[in-house]
Amino acid sequence: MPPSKPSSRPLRADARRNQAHILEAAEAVFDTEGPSGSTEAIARRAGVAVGTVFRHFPTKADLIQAVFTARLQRLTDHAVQLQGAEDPGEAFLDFFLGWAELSATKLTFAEALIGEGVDVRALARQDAYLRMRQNLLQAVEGLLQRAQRAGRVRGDVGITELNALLIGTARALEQVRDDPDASARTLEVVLDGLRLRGAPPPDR
Amino acid sequence: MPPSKPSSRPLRADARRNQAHILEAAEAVFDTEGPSGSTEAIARRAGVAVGTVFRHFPTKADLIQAVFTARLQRLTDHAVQLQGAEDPGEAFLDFFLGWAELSATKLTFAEALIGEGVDVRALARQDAYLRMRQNLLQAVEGLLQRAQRAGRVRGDVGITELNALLIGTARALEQVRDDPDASARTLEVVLDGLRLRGAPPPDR
Amino acid sequence: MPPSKPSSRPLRADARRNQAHILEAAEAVFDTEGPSGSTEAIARRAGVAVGTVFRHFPTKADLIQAVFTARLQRLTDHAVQLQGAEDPGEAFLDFFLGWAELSATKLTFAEALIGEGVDVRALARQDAYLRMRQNLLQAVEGLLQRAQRAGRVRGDVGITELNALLIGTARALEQVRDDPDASARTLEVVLDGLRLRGAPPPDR
Amino acid sequence: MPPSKPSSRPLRADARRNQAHILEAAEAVFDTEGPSGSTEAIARRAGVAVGTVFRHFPTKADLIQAVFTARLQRLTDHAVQLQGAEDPGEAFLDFFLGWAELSATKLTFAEALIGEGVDVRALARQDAYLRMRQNLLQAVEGLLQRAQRAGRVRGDVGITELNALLIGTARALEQVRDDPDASARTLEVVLDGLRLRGAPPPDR
DNA sequence: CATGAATGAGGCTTCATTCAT
DNA sequence: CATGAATGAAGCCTCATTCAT
Repeated sequence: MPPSKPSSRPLRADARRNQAHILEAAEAVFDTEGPSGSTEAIARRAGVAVGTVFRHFPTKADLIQAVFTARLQRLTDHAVQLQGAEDPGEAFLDFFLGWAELSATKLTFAEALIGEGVDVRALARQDAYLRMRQNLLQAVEGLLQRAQRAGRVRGDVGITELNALLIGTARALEQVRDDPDASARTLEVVLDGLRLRGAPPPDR
Repeated sequence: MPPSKPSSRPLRADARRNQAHILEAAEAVFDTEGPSGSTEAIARRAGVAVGTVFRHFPTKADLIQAVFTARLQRLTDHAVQLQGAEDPGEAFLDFFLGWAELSATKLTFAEALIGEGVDVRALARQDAYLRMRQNLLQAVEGLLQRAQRAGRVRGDVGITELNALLIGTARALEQVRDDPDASARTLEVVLDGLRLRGAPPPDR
Repeated sequence: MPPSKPSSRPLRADARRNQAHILEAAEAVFDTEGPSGSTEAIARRAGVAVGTVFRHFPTKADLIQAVFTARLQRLTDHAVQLQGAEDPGEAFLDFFLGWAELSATKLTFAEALIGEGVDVRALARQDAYLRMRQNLLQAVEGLLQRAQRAGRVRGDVGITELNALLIGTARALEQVRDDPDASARTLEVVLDGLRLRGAPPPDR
Repeated sequence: MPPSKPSSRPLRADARRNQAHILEAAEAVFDTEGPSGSTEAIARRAGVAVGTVFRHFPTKADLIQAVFTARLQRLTDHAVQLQGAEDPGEAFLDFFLGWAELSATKLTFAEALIGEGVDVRALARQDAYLRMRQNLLQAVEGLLQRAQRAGRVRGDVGITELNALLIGTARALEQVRDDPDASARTLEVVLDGLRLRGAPPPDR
């Protein structure tokens, strides 16, 4: 996901490999230390020099954005893939759990950027992010509406509320990370509020 | 709340005033800029010199802790004061909303510390925090159990789950901060899951 | 010459001493290595830590500006002090030589800033510089006009041309720095062009 | 003009073309941004990759040197071509103006090197430059002596002083770049000092 | 030969913390 | 006790130079 020059020739094999390593390293470091994790640490973890990190992501904000964009992409893929599932309620539940699982321990894009003192440059580059977010929301909305039509989810929640609830639930589950029973009960409350009773405890 | 010298002589009047100013300033700055707000900024806002900040809070972690301890204290006070309310369901709801309101936009203790790279020293000093947290949990548990006995809250959630839900809800409400309707609907889902139906939208 | 807070309380004794050291060190380093001389080198030479340099001059551009402002101040002082001299021609010559001597090897303000990639902030702070420059020009104009009225300097050069000539001469003398005779002859040409014959060779 | 491999096989056509492009690009970039203009920028402007720049000029200092050598060569050519002019005074004046014009806005070799932190290696490689400089000086000396014999230039300036004056004049004219009248008057003073009265203002 | 990715030293700047005044 | 100057590690970023492709 190189931020600039969107349509230059494809990266050399090694460059692509490095880019992936950097992204993984950044994800790991940001998850551990928050967005204040240092570029140096990321480079070290990715097995490259700092300069390489900056060649791929000219700014720390770019790197943060890339990490979150990648995460959004994964969620979008999941949503799309569940699009054709048989049981709409099951599909919706599945996605809800997946998001909660994924987001646990992780930070939100906005939060990360706030922590970085976003500047104009960063904002200018964000339409990639906005588009991605749009994609995700559309895919999720599909799942939501099918589940609502099937009577499995209450009708008065829209994509906005769902989004908020997903993020909040992820945060709630963080708090009980090492108590699977509490985790299940906590999740149960939310699902119940959505009329999605009988959720199985997340298996981990 | 300087962690060292647990029972030194009481502070001089001006010193006590300074300490209060610093705490307020720190709360304001951390809320605005996150835990990476600079000590200098806090000192400036408190109308003192950096040295003074460090005399009262030997470490930035100490200051962060003090801010959160103060916040916990306020919550505890609220819980205790609701202890004797007539309607247990109402009391519980009241507290729930108060917490959500308070936490919105604010950062969690853990989060703040993570952002600061907590070290062992910091952890060792946290028993003041742990004690306070204990107090809060007890007070809240009181509210919860009364509400449960009154049949207003489902019986399978304990203080652990409640804590998680409160934090998560605060985070969820952050996401819809400027849409009062969505905010109400989001809150409704959670309260509904807790069997606390019919909550009025938070008035702001 | 602290750039910000123009009228705060006077600096502590040690701070003032350090500021002077830093300024001297900066002057020396910039003279040797041009404006790309590193802050670290300046700090080392001044016997302080980098942080101290930045406390006094928040930006490298500020430091460069301070160095040049100090230089302009010295020139202005010289011009003012020659204001009351008996022989206007002698006074003018004296000043001319002083400037040439001083400027030799040195860089111009503009040049230095160009080399630094001046930004808006820097420009905003430059009125101090502009005022100083104005002072200098006025003082020099006084010297020039007296010398012209005394018939010692040709009438068709104004302050603008003089300024250009002074800077150019300084640069010319740089080229023959280690050949006093050539230096004298070079200077002679310019003075002669100004009708200021018979200049003694600069004594160094 | 790569300093190493003095007599290697002649360059391939494309290589020679690249070399020329790089040289032009370097000249343009250095003129715009000073010697701190980046190699990358030069490569971009030349339409090649950085690697190519370094193949032709193993060091940035080499590139700077090449740029200035090229400039000297042009001056030398000019001097040689004026060698046979009818009016020695006119020829000399012509050359003087040409140099001043050329040098205006541009940086001197020494200056550029200073800005780069020249090291011993660089100095060791400079004989190409020294030879060229020698050529130029000889050509100019020819012009000078003819003009002196024709009584158009004072006899006590030699090539050394002339060199200094030329550089200084270029610098002086820079200061009045956008005021043609002041420019003419400034130049007049110098030419007058050389006994080269009545010079026409440079036509630009 | 050209390309452009990788390297890593070095530059500027911030900021928690210490300590002389 | 308060002040605010000094310290210096650490962060982000640039760029000359090297080297695999």
